Amino acid sequence: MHAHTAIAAQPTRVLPGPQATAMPMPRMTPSRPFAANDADPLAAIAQLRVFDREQAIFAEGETADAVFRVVDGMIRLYKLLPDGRRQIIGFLQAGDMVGLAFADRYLYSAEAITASTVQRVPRSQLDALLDSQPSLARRLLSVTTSELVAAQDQMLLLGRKSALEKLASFLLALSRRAGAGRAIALPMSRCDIADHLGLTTETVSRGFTKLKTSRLIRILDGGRVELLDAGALAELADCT
Amino acid sequence: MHAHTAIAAQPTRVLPGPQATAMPMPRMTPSRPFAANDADPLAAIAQLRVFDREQAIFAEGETADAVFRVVDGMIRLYKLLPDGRRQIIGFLQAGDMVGLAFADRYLYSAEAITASTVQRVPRSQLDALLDSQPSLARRLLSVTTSELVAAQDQMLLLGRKSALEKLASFLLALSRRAGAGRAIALPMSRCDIADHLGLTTETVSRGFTKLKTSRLIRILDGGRVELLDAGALAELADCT
DNA sequence: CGCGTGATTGAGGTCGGTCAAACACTGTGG
DNA sequence: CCACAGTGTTTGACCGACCTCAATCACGCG
Repeated sequence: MHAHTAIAAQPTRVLPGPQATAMPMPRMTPSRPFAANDADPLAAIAQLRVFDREQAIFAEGETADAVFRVVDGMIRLYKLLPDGRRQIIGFLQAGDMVGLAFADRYLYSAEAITASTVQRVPRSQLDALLDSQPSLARRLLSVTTSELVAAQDQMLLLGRKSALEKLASFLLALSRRAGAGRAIALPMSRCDIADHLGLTTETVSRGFTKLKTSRLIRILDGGRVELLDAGALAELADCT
Repeated sequence: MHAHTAIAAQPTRVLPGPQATAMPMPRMTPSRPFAANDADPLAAIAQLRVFDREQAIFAEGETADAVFRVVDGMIRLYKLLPDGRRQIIGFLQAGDMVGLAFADRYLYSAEAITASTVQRVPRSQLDALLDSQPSLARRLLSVTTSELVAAQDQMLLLGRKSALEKLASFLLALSRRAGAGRAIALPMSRCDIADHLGLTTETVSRGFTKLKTSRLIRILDGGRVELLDAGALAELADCT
């Protein structure tokens, strides 16, 4: 079935932090509330780390000694059942945070899909920062809350949508995150998409060809997809 | 298919708040961090409201002008697709919070399953409280984070588990919340359970009879269920 | 008692999974 | 430049878990 193998957990190289001015700021959306002209206390204490394609960042069950924020690239978060079935909890892009579960162990695994740069903030330093800067907690609350909203949408998708509806919803969600432009990057494999939508690789592939022959999407080079009729896709996705 | 009808949105009666000493305190778990001997700033400004069985508390799309905390009873949160398909996001019990999505509109509906008592905290007052009492944000962050953890478990369930595995996981999760004692209350209907697990009423019913004939559970009076072999259920649930 | 609602059971259909083969792409070595 | 292997995607044929439709059952209530 799935292999789900990833290479060693050590980052390719660790850049010395802090380097507050060098790193790109997350976009200004409700879910990523650190605006460019806003002080970013996390950046000051974060280490920058670079991970290769398919490299593990942390694994479910490991001691959760740090939180991460994605600067560049794409990360998958997933949970496994003992027999190997995998559910991808989410795909993270620039600005997203990982590991904000205040448990002593990570409750899911994280792997880089593309070569990725992340900020790493040790848990102890985050706690200290939360003490010295109370407004940070409200920001993190806001971030976590919008993650929760996304999770609830995903529950509706997983529990109640058909294969084609799931695929349309997925493409639209990616498109909304990417912002303007009808072409979106799909660096993840069909298997990743399947494990995110509760389907199989084959069903995802059939869905893509159906959307292609219906002239709703077009496959571009480099694994990019152009949404030819976002309205029809939204109709298919049954709103959301 | 489903009816999903609920009666008027007005609470049966509104009790004058605050009445800090009269209301039961949530239990001491990581997800409900307001311990009994701990100051509870929310209780001080909350209005107590009582809702009848099957009564709506708020609906998806309404202006989100308040957050709620359940004092007693059971609440269902759900999202609907335009054609009426329903996904129950969660069942809330004493101590759980609702409406903590910092959007201007509720993103799901809430209805009382049993007669329920909830604390109602207007959004504006909550904001003020967050300003005057920064530690509250960290508590809410902790609450929201554990809701997110539960949501991720539910994604794994919805995306990757079989009908029987879903049912076993559901019963175990309820049992863990209820704490000691192998009997758990199931005030919600088979249809509610189905809409929570991404199944149909019939499949849930068949699952219950299969668990009964396998001597893993026993149905007691009053819609209560006794877990006869939690170990075997956990095995079935494929961990989690 | 008769009715209404929800739960259970049964029979049959279907969407998506499983298994398998063909295809496409990429890099590697001759 | 091609041959080839290796990996991931697509397509096909078949199957089964779950859904659909429908009848029966159980329980509470006027």
